[in-house]
Amino acid sequence: MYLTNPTQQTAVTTADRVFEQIQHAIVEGDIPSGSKISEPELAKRYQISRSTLREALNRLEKCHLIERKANVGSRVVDCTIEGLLELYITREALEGMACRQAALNMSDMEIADMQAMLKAHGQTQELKDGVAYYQEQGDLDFHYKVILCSHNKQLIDLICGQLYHLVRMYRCQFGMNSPRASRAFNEHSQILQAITDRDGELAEMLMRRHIAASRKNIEKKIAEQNLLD
Amino acid sequence: MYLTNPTQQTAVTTADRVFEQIQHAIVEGDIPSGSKISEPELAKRYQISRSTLREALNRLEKCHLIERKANVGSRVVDCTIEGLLELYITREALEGMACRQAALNMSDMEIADMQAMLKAHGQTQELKDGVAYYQEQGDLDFHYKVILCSHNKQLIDLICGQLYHLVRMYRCQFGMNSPRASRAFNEHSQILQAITDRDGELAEMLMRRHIAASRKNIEKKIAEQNLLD
DNA sequence: TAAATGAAATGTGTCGACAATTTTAACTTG
DNA sequence: CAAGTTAAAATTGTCGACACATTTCATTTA
Repeated sequence: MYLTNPTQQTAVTTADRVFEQIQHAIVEGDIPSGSKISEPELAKRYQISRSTLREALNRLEKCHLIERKANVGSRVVDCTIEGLLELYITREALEGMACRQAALNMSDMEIADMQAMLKAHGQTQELKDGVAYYQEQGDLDFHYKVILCSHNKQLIDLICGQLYHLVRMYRCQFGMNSPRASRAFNEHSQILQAITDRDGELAEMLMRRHIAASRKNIEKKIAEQNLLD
Repeated sequence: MYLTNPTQQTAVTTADRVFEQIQHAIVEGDIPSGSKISEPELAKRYQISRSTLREALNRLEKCHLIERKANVGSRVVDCTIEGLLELYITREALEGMACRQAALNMSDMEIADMQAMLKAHGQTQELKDGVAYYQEQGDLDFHYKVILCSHNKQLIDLICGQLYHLVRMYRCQFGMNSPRASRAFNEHSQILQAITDRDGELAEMLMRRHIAASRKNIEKKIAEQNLLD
């Protein structure tokens, strides 16, 4: 599988296709963070005209993967510590609210689906001690589902359509394999319980804590690493 | 003055200029909400080529003023009640967090500036009973300033660069002239006090209440209007 | 040698034309 | 007359070329 974002619609035009390819290359770091983008070069590499490439670049800019300056050109965004922390702050606000809305708006069937998913994740974790799996795909699956279940188009677009591209980029480039997997699973369970109880306030609070915990974990690692320098 | 968004950078290219013109036309309703956009027609009206127009359309899509479907075309976004409420929910989350960050990150000078601005607003209000002014420009000024003072690029871009175009559009098209002006001023004062005290938690809570109050005010009006039908 | 100037080279912005798709309209058929 | 089919018109997507701005680099000058 190539894409994990559930809001990503299937590519119909060539600009769509190239957008996905470049997006993947940026997220994975094949096109390095902070590097300048040469339109003629990329157009040649992907065998398309510059117009089509520029269409793709516009979409990359929309999900904050590149930045453009008039008459100067495009750069892949820098992956900085500050940027990462700002991203987590923003996620805390948006996903917290999405979680509250999910608690208020989810259908009973959607809740049942989610419980099933979490149960499956739990078994996977027990059986294979699937730490690596859970923190990658499982965590994303859970968060995506909560956001979609907020049934708020504005929130869904902002988070899934924009923020999460950056989230995945940072995960790849900073190689985040923290040992928070089992704790994250427990936190997910708590959140789902609050949603099941239709307790929007608690659901938001738990989701915010969940994300804040990740952020603090990162901050701690940074601090430790700074001691070694 | 034409533009109020402080993050909007001066137009250097023709696409920039046309973007601003169309943006203005959409926000003001000169190009009606929900209407289809004809590329050839608009290109002719603004005396530019379709490529340049499409560049402008891409930016309009970035701030959620139009929606595009592949091989079909662009439409101006619909102004619906649901959309408006979703927008306020999102604002509550984002601006609440921005306000918390502002309380934590603002410099003392920025706080002094803000106090001066609010004091000026208060006098204007007293002197001219400037209800109309305050709810339009003054309210926007205050919110913009808080957001910018969060010093969080992610938040600033999401709110000022995207959400607030929609906010202004809804304000224009739904003709929001609610009698919340003096209450809003008081709420702003409370928020600034919390910021001055560096109380991030309270600042966020007050900002969320402030925005939620606007939302509930709208919901009430809708309900009243529905009784007349 | 370092700073300033100017020209060449590279890169971005804009244009008009063609290709591919969708929409419209006319026409056939039941 | 309604529904389905087909052809024409209109619209969007893509392309290559040119105009303009920026960057690079060689040359001049203090």
